[in-house]
Amino acid sequence: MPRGRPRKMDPEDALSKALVLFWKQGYAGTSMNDISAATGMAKPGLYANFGDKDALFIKSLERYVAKYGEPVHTAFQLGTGTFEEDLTTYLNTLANGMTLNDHPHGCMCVMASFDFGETSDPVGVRLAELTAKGREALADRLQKAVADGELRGEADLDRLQLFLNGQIVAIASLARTGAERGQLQVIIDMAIDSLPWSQQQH
Amino acid sequence: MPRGRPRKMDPEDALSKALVLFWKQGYAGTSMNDISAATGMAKPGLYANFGDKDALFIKSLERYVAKYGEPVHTAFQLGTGTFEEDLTTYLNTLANGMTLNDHPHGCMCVMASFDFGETSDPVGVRLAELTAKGREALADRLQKAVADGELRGEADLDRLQLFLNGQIVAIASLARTGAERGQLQVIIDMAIDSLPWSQQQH
DNA sequence: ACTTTTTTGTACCAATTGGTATTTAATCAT
DNA sequence: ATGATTAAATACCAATTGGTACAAAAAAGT
Repeated sequence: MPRGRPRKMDPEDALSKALVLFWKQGYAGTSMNDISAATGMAKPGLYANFGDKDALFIKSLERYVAKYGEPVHTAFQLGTGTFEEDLTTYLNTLANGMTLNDHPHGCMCVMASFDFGETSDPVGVRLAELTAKGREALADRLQKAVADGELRGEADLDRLQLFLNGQIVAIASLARTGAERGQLQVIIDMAIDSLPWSQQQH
Repeated sequence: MPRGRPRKMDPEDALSKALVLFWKQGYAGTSMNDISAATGMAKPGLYANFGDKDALFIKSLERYVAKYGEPVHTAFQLGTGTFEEDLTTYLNTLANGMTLNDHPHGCMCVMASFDFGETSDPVGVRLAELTAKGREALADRLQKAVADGELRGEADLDRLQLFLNGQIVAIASLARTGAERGQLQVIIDMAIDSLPWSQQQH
């Protein structure tokens, strides 16, 4: 249908492959030549479709979040069962995704935050926006749990959010460095056990 | 005393500065030119004193562990007080060191494990050796705590070790990405609270 | 058949990468 | 003073970095 020479490489497919490379090797460890070789798209094509390396990295992050983060976060945020069920599903789903063998282990956002966490350049800013949504989902679901009487009334939600966010970061980091799925399960189980459940619930 | 031209730059000082650069920017993000500029030691001097980039990175890791890790780990491993006291001191000392403002935040080993965790090249091998000691210290102190009756007898030490190691990784990762000291304290307090203390101890 | 339009592919750019050969400078021993 | 010895400094190397100009190719419209 379009007018000119047909594209042999779907930019969406190329972005998926670029994403995986960045995920595996990090920003500094991945060159545009690497990406060109992995995607089969020559460098001028990469720059025409995605912009410079920073823009491509940001697009990769956005795609990563949309594909691997957003669905899990929003499912948890909405909440279909008890808080204990939802949280268990949430953490297990995250841990599963981070140890799957058909893509790199760990979380690309956690990795990227190591490189761009405290910087104020466009990548760091966008990354902060993208990761904020996950914490919002956690905060919302926690609030609902207290409203539903599943957590003890005196529970400090800010503290619980920080703690659980820490567990997720731990899971991501350990998965990245080769931890077995079973080791992540220990953290999940102990973290859930340690929450201030109301008496009748747990 | 030595025979030839006096060195203007103490290699130990240069290594300290290289360490900080690697700590701040990571392996791939730090060039030998960066290090040369930061240390004031020209590149031939760096290569003569430390070998190639990998060797310099390994020496930086070793120095990092010797300076910031080993003392804290062994103090904890030996244990001077109750397990709760020692663990509290241990985690607080780690969190303090990782949020100090006179050097980069977070743990250089955790960062390096992101880059070399699953690789089998010399850097990855050495890193695995260096980080193993910290886990050993934790395992030893946990074992002593059970022997002393401070943790409930049915406690699964392997699980506790994995969990606490996860908390340390979380603290390191969050510190790296700019978390405040107080946010780390929440994780420390909740983690300690969640341990299976024997009744009379806690 | 011949433009137009769009995308490819090759070749290239200046700058930087990890790493080194070589010269020069500064000390000690004689 | 003169070598010997050690380190510093400059300059350089091939390879790779992020990024681009430009020509060839492949389709649609006329």
